[in-house]
Amino acid sequence: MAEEPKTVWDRPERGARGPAPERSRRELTSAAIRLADEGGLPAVSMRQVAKRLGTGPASLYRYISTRGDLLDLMADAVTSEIDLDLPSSGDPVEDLATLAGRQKQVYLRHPWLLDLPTEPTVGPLGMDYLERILRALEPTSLSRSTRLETIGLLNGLVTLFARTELRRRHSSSDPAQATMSYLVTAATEERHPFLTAALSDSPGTEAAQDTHTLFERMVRRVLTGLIETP
Amino acid sequence: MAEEPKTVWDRPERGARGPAPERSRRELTSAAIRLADEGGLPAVSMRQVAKRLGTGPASLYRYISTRGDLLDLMADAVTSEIDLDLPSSGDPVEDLATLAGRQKQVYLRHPWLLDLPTEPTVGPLGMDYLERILRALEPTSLSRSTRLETIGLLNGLVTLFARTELRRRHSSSDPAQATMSYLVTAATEERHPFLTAALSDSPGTEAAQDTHTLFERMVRRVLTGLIETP
DNA sequence: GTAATACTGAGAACAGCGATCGCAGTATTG
DNA sequence: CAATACTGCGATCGCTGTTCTCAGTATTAC
Repeated sequence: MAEEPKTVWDRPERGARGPAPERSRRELTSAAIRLADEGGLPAVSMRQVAKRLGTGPASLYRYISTRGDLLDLMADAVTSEIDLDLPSSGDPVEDLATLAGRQKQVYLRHPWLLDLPTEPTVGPLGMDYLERILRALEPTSLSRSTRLETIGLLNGLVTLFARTELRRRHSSSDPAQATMSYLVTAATEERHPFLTAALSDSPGTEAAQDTHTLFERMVRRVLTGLIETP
Repeated sequence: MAEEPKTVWDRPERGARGPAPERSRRELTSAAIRLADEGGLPAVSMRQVAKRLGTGPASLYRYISTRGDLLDLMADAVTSEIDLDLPSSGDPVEDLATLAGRQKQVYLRHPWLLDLPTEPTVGPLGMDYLERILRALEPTSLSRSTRLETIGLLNGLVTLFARTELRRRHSSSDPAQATMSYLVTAATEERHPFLTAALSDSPGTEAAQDTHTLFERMVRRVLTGLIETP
């Protein structure tokens, strides 16, 4: 009943018999990441990656068995950018908030992470990150399963705030801007009084809450809520 | 400097001159939704939709100008499934929690909503939903811009929990299952002690927190946190 | 030392995708 | 009744991920 391996990391990078491969998963991955940083996820096509490496699309399938594999590799690779060292404060909330903040920075640096089809498969480096978070959660009295769910929630908050932060960053070329202009014209005074009121304020005039501050506040609040109440 | 309209709803459904269209945006939309409910977002291709309607792919472009338009229409259409009537409790937190819960149900009924490329453009029905939430937020002292951000946060929480709820629902055919089995084999005792410990518990054995309860708790906590502190 | 084996690289090709063009047909306008 | 502005849609373009196939090469076994 042994099934074939499902993740990239279950499959060996290369066999032992034939000629040495001219490239490596690492090279594919970094080329793909560079492409994604420049042109977003759509730029990461087999042909584009192959061109970057000076080879043909078919050759890539010697290293990975599907495009999804490549995306998994990319997601795991950038996880290494998260610095896992932190002063052992002993306060889980503080530690987790710090780690989450660093993770958010990675998302800001690689916005395509937000466009990944599904939550990416956890790879070796993601495992180290997971491990670090679980260590930070150790002083708590949370059940093991709840800890995993807490991590999921934390992750979700990170992506959530990363998304709004990115949206605000270049709100000029934002596709949401189209929605906004549509809303302004389509919201009728009598049918949508509150909406028209909310839209009437020129955005940014009113001191908009600093997103990162809000993020830290939210993370701490959620975490303390989760940790202190059983 | 007037630019051409950006959203579907800015474009007229049909002109006044020629023969009456044999189909309507409504028909396209419901056909697409049915396809998505059955086979997920990938099943919603121009060709498939066209086949459903007994026509050719090219014909669809008489009603919409891009596939994205269709997705926008779909997202807006299912918004109508959210019941906006609720006993005017006057308590913003309670009202919002109820509305968010109903929105989550819609996500559970149409899982493809979670796979939509970007946050969908708000359409007419989405506007009604927005309006309703803003009305619920009226008693608060939040600034107008903060209200919009609160809605974004609330939306994010909904998608977050909908995602985990769906994941748990059919955890058998879950792609994350592959990750799990990989994690179990790859987590080494000395390098990932906490991870191996967390994974050693058979999932579900320990009374897993009811997700919906956790959702309601989280929503209330976040909302009170946002509303009570300026 | 040679034959068998197991691998690598890559050109060609396939099915499916979103989208466009151009043309025949039709209802409305002036 | 002609001019106009629309609709339906077959053909087609360029793109995508992926597979087939086969020549070439390094390793292993005898």
